[in-house]
Amino acid sequence: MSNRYQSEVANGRPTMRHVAALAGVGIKTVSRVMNDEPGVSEATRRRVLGASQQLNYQLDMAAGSLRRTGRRTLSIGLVLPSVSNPFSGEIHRALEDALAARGIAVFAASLDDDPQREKALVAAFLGRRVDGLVLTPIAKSQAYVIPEHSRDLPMVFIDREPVGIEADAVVTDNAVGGAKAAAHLLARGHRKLAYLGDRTEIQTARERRRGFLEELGRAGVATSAVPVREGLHDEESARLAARELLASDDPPTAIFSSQNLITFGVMRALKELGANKRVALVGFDDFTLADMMEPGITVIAQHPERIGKLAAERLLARIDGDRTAPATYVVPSELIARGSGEIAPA
Amino acid sequence: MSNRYQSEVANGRPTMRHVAALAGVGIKTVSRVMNDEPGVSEATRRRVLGASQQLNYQLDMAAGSLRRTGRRTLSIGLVLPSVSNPFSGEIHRALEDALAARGIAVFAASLDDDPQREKALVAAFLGRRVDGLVLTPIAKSQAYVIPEHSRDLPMVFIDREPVGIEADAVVTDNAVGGAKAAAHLLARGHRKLAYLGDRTEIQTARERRRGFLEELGRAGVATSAVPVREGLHDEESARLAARELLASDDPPTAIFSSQNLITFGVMRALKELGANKRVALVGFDDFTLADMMEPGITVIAQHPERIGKLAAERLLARIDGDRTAPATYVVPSELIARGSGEIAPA
DNA sequence: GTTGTGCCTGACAACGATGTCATGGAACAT
DNA sequence: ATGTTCCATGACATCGTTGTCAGGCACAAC
Repeated sequence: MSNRYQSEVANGRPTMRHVAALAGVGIKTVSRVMNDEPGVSEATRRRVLGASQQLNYQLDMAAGSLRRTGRRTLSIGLVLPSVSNPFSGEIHRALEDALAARGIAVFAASLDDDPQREKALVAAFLGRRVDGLVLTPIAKSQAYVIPEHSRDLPMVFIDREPVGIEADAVVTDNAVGGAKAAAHLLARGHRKLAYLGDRTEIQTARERRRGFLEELGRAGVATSAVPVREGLHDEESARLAARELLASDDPPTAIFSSQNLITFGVMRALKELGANKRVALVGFDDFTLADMMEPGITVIAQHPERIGKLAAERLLARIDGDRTAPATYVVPSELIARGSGEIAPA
Repeated sequence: MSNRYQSEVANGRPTMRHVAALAGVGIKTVSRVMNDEPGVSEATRRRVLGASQQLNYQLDMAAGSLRRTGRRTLSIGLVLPSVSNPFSGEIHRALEDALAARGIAVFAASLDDDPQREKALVAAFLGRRVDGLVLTPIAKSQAYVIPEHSRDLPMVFIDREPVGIEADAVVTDNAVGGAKAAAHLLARGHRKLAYLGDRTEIQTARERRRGFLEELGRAGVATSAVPVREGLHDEESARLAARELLASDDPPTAIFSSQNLITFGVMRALKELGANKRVALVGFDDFTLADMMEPGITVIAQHPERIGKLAAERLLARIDGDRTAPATYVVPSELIARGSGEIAPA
């Protein structure tokens, strides 16, 4: 054998040595060809390419990034409430599209409202040496990532702003959205409004409530008299809360629900009581078939695709060395009128 | 300095050498502690743990897997139609849950019906040396992964069976589901049924149509006279096809739609024509709020969470060395009656 | 006192690639 | 003919870790 290296590819994957042996060149030359580096004659390049195809060779990124300057792995970590949540799915998709253009792959994982999991997932991604992180924070504080962040690990928070650390964030204008809902209902003449919301630990829920109530206050509605039902975490609890509210002595003529599942619960309660065409409803978050309901459901829509895209842009900028001060980017919400929010009080 | 190694952690991440230096031990001992290997005294273990926490050290999985026997990276690749598609999201979530227990992270990516992208994504994952792949095939043939598969890379196909390669697959009983829809409508007395379906290149769409038509044939309905509208790829085209069908001389009294978006289009057409309580409808795929429609929509539901779970189990079994012959696993669909499918012919 | 048996421990090579640098030859100038 | 420059190329160290193996120490047995 004239080959400098063992040429058998026993069973495992071929390595650069195998390709080099077959092409009759040194491994560094193979490396040059595989990475499109200059300084290889056309004839050699072709021989190497031929050998690599014949062996079905594929570059090992992990091994490469070990030595490469900057140590890029071309992968990032994405921590979402749940990958099965449509809102998260849209964000994920937008991120993927923006990053795929740069050859960056995405590790995605679900939090499930568990602060412990947040830390575990971050650790798991750090151990895989991702080039950056996009996180939906849920833990009380994100101070635990300060060491990594100060080591220049790019990091962008989405949906909620982080606590205990200064970092980029991309969020919806939740308070403004809540205020829009209030203004919209007030404009139809409603004075007896109610708020149904998620658990108060959730920052976005608090913001939506604040915006809603402040707008009512500005309009001269006594906010202390506005029924506020919180701590609702699923459709069923929202349905029950709505039923109770509507059965009271002085029921509201309009309801603002702070989130998808809560909106569903309210819709169900209204339908059960035959009040769906009588009581106004504005829900935060858009959803499929909202226009097919009877009446169509008026919503404050978020723009997950814009959030994802913006988060990707910020992350890439940081990866590319942007050292400007961290900032929070706000994506405006949008009121979509479909009928339920345009019902006037009796 | 009494340290054997340089102890400064300049700017980058600390490595085992830094921890070893601080703890006053060899790097191999640090490795033992970090990997919970036996053969380290309690006192040493504590010293190492202390040093690693002080430096905020984290094991580099990529570097480790380079040398580790078996070369496990504890990550897998998941190729889906789109991460923003709720059906895919459910599968993703079920997979994640099953794999997280083993510390396996998931790279997820979207195909977007692009056969080229399928190959590119697989290549991208292979380059990252994933321990396995879960794929929704879209390309005409999956023969291109044969080299990897025969090198023992675990691989499970979901939703559709692969072509040109023998590998595990987890699919819904599409034909049976189509037949169930037909039987359900026939039992209500319908004889004039119509089929609205997706593009015929899609295997699952063909299966659903086949099951539907075969069942009609068994019941003595002249299948050649059954209107079949195919190649529908979105809500709008389905809506138009349904309108056209319903406006014909001899309109169907029942419709079977082969997929989510098509069902939405049909629902819209029926509502526009005021026929939603007169014409029966059974749709393939369940969806949120189906029970809130007027009438509720009867569907043949798939079980994405079971598909995901089963795919994860098969993948883990292969990763653990299962060498039995590849098989196709079928997850049964389920008819959920909600009203639209129980409408009798006029 | 010698030998054996464990248990801890660390030196060293190796994993598959890339960065650095030296080398050899062709092409060109003198 | 000699010196200079440039290009293509490969030897070698190295990235951060794990596998192998040998050494050292304590303790028990002879």
